[in-house]
Amino acid sequence: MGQILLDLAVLGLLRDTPLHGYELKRRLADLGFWRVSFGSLYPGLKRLERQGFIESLRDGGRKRTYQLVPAGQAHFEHLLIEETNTTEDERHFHLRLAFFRYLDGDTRIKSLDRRRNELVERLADSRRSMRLANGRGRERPDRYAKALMERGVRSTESDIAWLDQLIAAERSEQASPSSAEQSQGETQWAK
Amino acid sequence: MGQILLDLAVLGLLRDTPLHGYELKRRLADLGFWRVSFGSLYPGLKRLERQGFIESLRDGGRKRTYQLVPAGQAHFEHLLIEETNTTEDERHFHLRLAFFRYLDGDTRIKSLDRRRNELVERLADSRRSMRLANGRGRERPDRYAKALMERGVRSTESDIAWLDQLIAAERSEQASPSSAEQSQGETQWAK
DNA sequence: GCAGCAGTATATCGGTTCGATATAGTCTCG
DNA sequence: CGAGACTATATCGAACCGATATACTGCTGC
Repeated sequence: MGQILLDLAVLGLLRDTPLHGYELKRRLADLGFWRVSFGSLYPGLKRLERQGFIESLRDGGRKRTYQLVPAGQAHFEHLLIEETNTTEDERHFHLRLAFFRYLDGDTRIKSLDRRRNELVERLADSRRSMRLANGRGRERPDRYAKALMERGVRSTESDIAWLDQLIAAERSEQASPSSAEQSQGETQWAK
Repeated sequence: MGQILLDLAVLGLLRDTPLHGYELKRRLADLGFWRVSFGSLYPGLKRLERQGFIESLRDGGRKRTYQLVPAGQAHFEHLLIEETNTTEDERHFHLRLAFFRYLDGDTRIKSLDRRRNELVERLADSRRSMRLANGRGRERPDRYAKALMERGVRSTESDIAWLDQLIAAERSEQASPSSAEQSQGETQWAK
């Protein structure tokens, strides 16, 4: 699981502009999905350089600037559309969303659709195992176990509804590509 | 971060009954929060034994049965009520909930309250950084970045509301401890 | 002008985690 | 009885993480 997240995030951030490791860490934190430690970041950057996806160069002092090379951009795009199961780790999917601007509309919709299918399947699983747990006689789940299961179901339902909105918005923009990018979500589902 | 989750889950499961490693892995998976691999589980069990929290004994073949010892039970209870920040990793909090039956009402409410405060704080942070991102002129966030932020806010809000229900239910049971354990959540917020 | 402190920046270490894989015993059913 | 699925434990290499070491820069106040 691990390094896919790191690779995707680092390559995605470097796609726009070269950065120092330190600044990279700050922006990684700003993305908000997970907190990378230096113990992961610097070895990870070394690995990415070894793999030929990025280049680093010292500028004067001990600072190092990292920048994407073409092979890295290709790898980034691969990671962005790759068909891995993202149900297990929603951070993976959310990170993709954060870089969705680099994908065309069709690919976006395909990706959103696939995620939706995964969630629908998960929802069915959850409901099934809830019925099972409540059904069998001896030792039914306690109040908190039940609350936890119900929360899971509700949050999956709400994620599916969210995806439906994203898909609809994407479709409607594809139909009339003139309407502005930035005013899309504001009225549609403001608090 | 890491081994707290494993320790809490393993000790919690062993609290009820001794188990084999394999069965432990299955029940860990049933909890649904994360999937432990053998490469984590067996070394982890070794560590817990080294630390004096569990004991293992071979039964005939190559099977090993792991059981809790008193020091382990004490450690489990410590992990269950310890005041760590659970905002960063919600699996930690949910795992606690799964073992809430081992805590008394007051401790439960304290724990739920603390979690609620953390979420309220996070909510304020999210809203603040959203305003910031929308406010500053150059390069406003794209549609998906915005959707992501809004989803975060809504899901935190809904988690807070959920906690409010759990707290209310706990309080009402403390007031009238006669009413049954198992019929609590069913009518209150069934689909 | 320089002492002190906060922030920038890179690096490494030990312990831990994970996915893959090896190995072998058991159960089932045709 | 033998093939295939499942139970069960173990280990390897690569990666990850938290803590910590190191050192430079910039600024603030006296």
